[in-house]
Amino acid sequence: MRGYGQFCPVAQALEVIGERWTLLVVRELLCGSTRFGELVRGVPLMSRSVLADRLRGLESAGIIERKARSSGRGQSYELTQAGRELGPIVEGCGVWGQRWARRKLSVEQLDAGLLMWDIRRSLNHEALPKTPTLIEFRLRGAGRGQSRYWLRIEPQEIDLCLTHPGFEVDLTVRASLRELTKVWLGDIPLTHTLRDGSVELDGPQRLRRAFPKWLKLSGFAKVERP
Amino acid sequence: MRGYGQFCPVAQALEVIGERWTLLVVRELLCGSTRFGELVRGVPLMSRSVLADRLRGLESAGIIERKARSSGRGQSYELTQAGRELGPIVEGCGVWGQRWARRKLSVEQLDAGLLMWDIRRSLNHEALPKTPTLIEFRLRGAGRGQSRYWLRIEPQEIDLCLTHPGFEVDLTVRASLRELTKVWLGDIPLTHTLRDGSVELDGPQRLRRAFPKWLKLSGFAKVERP
DNA sequence: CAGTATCCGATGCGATACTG
DNA sequence: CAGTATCGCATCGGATACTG
Repeated sequence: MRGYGQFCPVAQALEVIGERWTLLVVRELLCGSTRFGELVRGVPLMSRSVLADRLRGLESAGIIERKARSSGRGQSYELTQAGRELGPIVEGCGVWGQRWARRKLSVEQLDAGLLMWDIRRSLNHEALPKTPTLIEFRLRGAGRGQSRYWLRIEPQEIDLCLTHPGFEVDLTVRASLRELTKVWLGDIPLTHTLRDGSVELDGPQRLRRAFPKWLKLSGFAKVERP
Repeated sequence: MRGYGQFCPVAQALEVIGERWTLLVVRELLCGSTRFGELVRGVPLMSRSVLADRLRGLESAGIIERKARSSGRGQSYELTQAGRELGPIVEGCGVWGQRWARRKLSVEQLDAGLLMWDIRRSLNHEALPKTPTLIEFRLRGAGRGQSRYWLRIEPQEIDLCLTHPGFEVDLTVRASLRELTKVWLGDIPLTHTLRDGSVELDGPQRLRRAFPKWLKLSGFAKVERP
């Protein structure tokens, strides 16, 4: 039996959004992802077939619409009004999770690619350097092939690169993946890690000074802990 | 693989509360149920073994505490602070469900026992008669053995009876299960159904007049529809 | 790249029976 | 009443391969 067989609106909502993975897909869409590949990247452990299945479910529930993309192949997935109104629920889950579900940050939870993607997504554009700048991240304790990332900052574009783009690095950020994740989540203040050296910056003072300005943390970093 | 393997607080919350049935159990607890049997009644299609399993999960997640009950056997399940803070999420699901997930009210969703239990639970105590009163509900279209209920109203106690308590009925409420459910959910105004006769009251004018006062509807009945 | 189709193993969960 | 133990099937979902 699929559903809950209840007329209660809570049960009816959960029949639609309560399935495994579904709300994480919605979270990705709320964060701005629109393409299949972006969703795969944002929810790495979900298989593509399950993602396709969930997208069908979300569409038939009226939460997303597929639209043909003007450029390139494939579709664009966009939240409908019903989908956007799931925002407060996702937000509520995040706040609750930050307060009550963060007992341990296990090794399996750490994911350099995800962290860098989050960082890239939420950069404070106003504070970024106005001239082309290359920033390298070196992460200790990340899996093989996951320890180096480059943020290529151009006036109108920001790229996260997995291979060295070729030109000169202006600022290097060194940290353990675990520490940087904790900073991102608001568990440790960035200023603290800069002072004790667990996050090191290497480059001209101008960029070192600006770094804390353009690195925005997780939207839940400031949630008050119990 | 059990979890989502992500450090994102949303994912971490969903690892705990995202499992099938779990949030419905929390909803019941938020509504005031504390005993195993009450939970079984509130979530009828969930098997007892799964309920026991979910209760273990909720306990180890710090969302509920089991306490020995002073009177009688068995335990009492009570929400912790973490559990009570799930209120906004459950509420959010209900609101969203009321707005977007109520396409059809299928026959399987109708459940006279659940509806009567909800009605009993949310009666407006102030407006109830101060003298002992017996109210009979006769529901058309309910399954066998589900078509008659009695609310026994005493100054300090309200009982929902499945068999006639033996003494005289003061007010009879006749309606189809579907109509009464729609009224409960806010889909039709009660006044409307009283006027067109789809909900009939039989008894002294005093009680007929008071009926709409003490019948409180679902907490989501007044949610604005899109 | 953006998915779809198929397969098969794990497990979730409902049914039933049992206990104090 | 308040659960627990066991079993067996359905389905979920991950892996792999395939298509336009």
